[in-house]
Amino acid sequence: MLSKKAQYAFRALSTLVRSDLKRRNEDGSTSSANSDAPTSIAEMVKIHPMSTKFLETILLDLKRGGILGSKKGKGGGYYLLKHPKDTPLAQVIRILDGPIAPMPCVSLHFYERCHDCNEAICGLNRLMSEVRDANLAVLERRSLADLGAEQD
Amino acid sequence: MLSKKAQYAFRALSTLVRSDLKRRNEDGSTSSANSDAPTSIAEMVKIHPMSTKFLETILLDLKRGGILGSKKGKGGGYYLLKHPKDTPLAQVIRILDGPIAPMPCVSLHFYERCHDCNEAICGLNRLMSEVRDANLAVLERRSLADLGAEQD
DNA sequence: TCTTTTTCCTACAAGATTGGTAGGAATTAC
DNA sequence: GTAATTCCTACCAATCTTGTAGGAAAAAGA
Repeated sequence: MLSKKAQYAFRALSTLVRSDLKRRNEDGSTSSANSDAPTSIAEMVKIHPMSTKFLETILLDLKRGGILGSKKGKGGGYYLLKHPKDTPLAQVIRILDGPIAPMPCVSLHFYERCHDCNEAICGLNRLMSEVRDANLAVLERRSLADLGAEQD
Repeated sequence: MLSKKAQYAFRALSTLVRSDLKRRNEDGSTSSANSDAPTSIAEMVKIHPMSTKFLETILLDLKRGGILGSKKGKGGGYYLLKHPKDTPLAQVIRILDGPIAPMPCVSLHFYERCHDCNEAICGLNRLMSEVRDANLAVLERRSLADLGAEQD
């Protein structure tokens, strides 16, 4: 299961995506980031109610993770660094929850050897690799753009 | 990620599967359970080293979950209640770890409404349903039989 | 320059979960 | 009766989760 952190992150990101797409429509600009009209935490919380302070730490994580940019001070806030379609859901989950794979020994980004098992012939390893691939087929293909369309 | 419980469960189950398939080969019987030759916890731990007491609680869970039968006393142990191919991996995971779905609001067996979201139009709900389905496509199709073939 | 509004940073903390351990009761085979 | 097994409940330490607290730093505008 996704942590609350990841779930809140997606809600907040959906707000940023809508803001981003709206601006792109108005500007006709296709690639630059939305740094001129950042969205503040307060605005995000107004749309998707949650703890302001908790969201703050989540957005910091997303910033350190390379998904968001920010602008300090009055009129400041957060904005997407890339076009929504260029940030896969997998990236968000890895930043906030870590591995997507069901076991460390089949993880691409957080690999750890499992100590008493020969991976080459381990049935579990092979099966869990299948699960991982099935997950990634969705999570790497789907992006923030798929989040933004219609929602509460 | 799968819990240690689920990982240990799969290891122990792989031992039971091999024992089960071996007996079926010898007997030629195709459906009845392996209740005449149960495998003890001690034997399982000998093959896949782990805490005996911890495995005990895991096997109890699997028994309560309807996957295993047991026989008490000297010569006792555990055995599969059904043919390995008739126990999907999903069932094991649900017993030990709970929901397979990434969010409660898209879970088939552990559904919980998410309170401030209209599921019909929620983008996250739709995406996470896709993830769930991708997972289940593997975990409901793959069974204990796929675990037994070759392994350490 | 002062005030307000924002992000940024670190530390803390209560509660839940995880990964076990302890100790014995019940049952069965011999 | 004895040894070997499952069954049951309670407990426990460590970690993770889900936040909260309190301010520092930066930027905008008057």
